[in-house]
Amino acid sequence: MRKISESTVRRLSLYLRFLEQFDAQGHTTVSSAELARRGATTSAQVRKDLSFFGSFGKRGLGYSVPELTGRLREILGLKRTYRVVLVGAGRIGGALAQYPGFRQRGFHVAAIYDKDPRKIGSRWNGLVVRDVRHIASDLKKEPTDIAILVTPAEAAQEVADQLVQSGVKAILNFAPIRLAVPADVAVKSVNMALELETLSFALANR
Amino acid sequence: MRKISESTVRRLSLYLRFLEQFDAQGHTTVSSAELARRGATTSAQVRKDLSFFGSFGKRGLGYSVPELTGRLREILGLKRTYRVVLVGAGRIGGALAQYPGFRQRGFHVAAIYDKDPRKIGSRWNGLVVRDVRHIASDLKKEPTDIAILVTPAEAAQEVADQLVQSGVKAILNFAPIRLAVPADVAVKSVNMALELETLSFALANR
DNA sequence: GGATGTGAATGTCTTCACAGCT
DNA sequence: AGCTGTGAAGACATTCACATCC
Repeated sequence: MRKISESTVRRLSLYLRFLEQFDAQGHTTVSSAELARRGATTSAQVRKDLSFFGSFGKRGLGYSVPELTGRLREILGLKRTYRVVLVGAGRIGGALAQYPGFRQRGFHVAAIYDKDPRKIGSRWNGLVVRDVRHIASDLKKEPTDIAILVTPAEAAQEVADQLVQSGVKAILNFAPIRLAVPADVAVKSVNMALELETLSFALANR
Repeated sequence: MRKISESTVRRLSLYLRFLEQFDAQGHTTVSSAELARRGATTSAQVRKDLSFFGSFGKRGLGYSVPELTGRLREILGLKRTYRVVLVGAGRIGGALAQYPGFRQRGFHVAAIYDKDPRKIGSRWNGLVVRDVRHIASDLKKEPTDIAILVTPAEAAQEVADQLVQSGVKAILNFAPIRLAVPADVAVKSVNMALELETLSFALANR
């Protein structure tokens, strides 16, 4: 498949959300212009984004809401659910473990791990925090594609190595460090402080 | 000033982190190639990013670590501290309020607000959650540039309007909705579920 | 000699504009 | 007539490559 840009993928996710909203409002059909308005982009951008994957619309009419919804879920790999493990039972980790937005979209946080004996055994929303040493053996029994990494920077690479070793193919990384992983493992890093810095840049440069 | 791209700003933030690490290791000078290696980019990219703001290096030598650190902090608007208010005392809001990474970089979460009477009055790390109705009068007394918005989608726009009304010039938005704000207000949206979807896309398209 | 700073070249993404289908 | 799908054009970002200076 042609290389699809990160920005296109992000927009596709947005379109999917908008389609669900249009569906809830009873629309059965939607035009690229309507999706564009909703997503602060242009109708040409919407059509181009979709065109990488096929032609899903009808000229003169627009797109069928249910059909395009299905296509996008397929493209984005959302026709299945994902077992997700989370490593790092700190405040952010705990909050993410219970974040309803994940489950709604088919991402099931099935286990939480930590290294700290004081946290091991505690409960987060029904999930017992397990010792990080059990990751490898647990994942052998329960293969898992996605991990969320919320450890301190120092521990992150070591944990990532174990996850990769255990067959994890995608990591959402909140540790402020660039992870080294094999080419077939997808990593997406999120850094909250950095997001705030883009704002302070905007404030300082006006 | 020339228009600076989002990606350039993000890389500048990264360079600043790397510089702090180089400094901690006792390096007094650093080359674009070293910064590039650390940030998985190219030396030309580093030089280009910096060149938008001036020439800070010495040919044949590289950049002075303390000088470039200072310049970047200036460019990114980090020579001052920021008073930050947070709206939404849920699990994510509470975790963010205590996130040490913010304060380390000069972002002081000075107040938390919520609408829910059960949360108002509770404490998060020493901060008492206040009624969201007090935002306008509080911010009149204590002008604040940055807000972090962690409310449900339904409440986000209304709160954003109040924040803007009260003089807030930058919003870090975790609500899954596109905020409408005046052109002089900077908004940066973070959507965790969307980040996971870029990973499921990667898994599905291999 | 060694590394910066920067025009020029290349590559990527977005927008235009219109032929073609419903 | 209306809206899609898509080559072509344009805008933007990255990389190259080299003159310039320490």
